[in-house]
Amino acid sequence: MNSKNFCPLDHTMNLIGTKWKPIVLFHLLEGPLRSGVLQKKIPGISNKMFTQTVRELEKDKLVTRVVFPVVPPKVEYDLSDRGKSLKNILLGLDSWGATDTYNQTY
Amino acid sequence: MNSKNFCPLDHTMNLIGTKWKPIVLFHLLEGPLRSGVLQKKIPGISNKMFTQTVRELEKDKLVTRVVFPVVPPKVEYDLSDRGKSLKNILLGLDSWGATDTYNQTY
DNA sequence: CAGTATCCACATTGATACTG
DNA sequence: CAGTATCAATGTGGATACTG
Repeated sequence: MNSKNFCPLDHTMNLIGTKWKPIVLFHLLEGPLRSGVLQKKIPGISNKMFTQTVRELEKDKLVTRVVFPVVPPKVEYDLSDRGKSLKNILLGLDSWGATDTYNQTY
Repeated sequence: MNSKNFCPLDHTMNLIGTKWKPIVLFHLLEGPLRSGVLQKKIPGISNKMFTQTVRELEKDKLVTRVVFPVVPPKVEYDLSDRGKSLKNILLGLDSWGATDTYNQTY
């Protein structure tokens, strides 16, 4: 939609600045997860949004998607090197949220 | 809209996870700015979105808003202590965007 | 199991015009 | 200068049903 990147921070936010992307990435920090397992770790996300989110992360080369040719289908998602380079940022966002004194469910 | 904070990271994103908020906060890292000056630092933002964004940041106690009783009107925005505590995160987002090898205007 | 396809309600945003 | 009001266009997201 918007294509003007007038500062580096904006570039970062265009990649991970949505409701679900950081959460998906965060859950992959520990290692690869099977599709259904990853989705179950994220309460509240709809099937549609989950697929859409991982698809965009894949397109942006932040996660990898591996399809195993078995029955029933098995798909694993993992962080790419580029995705792994976001680790400190994701941990920072998480720890800030954890220690923020105003933390409360609005 | 969504009120489920099932992880700290989500709490953080609910506060700054929009297109304009991080950019506004970032430009205030150097110190307080007059409304018009701040807005001019952000190409592409509409008048409406600017006002809406700073209003929400103010409501969430991330920025302060000071109205000077002069003519013509003068308003200054500044980071609150809570907002300042986001400094490392904002700098992290910015430097990641600056060094990301895939950095390119899509 | 993993994912796609629709439909549709609702939220977001930009443009324009206007106020104190 | 700083901000509000309004309208219309677009985007986003959820529910449901379906496929390989």
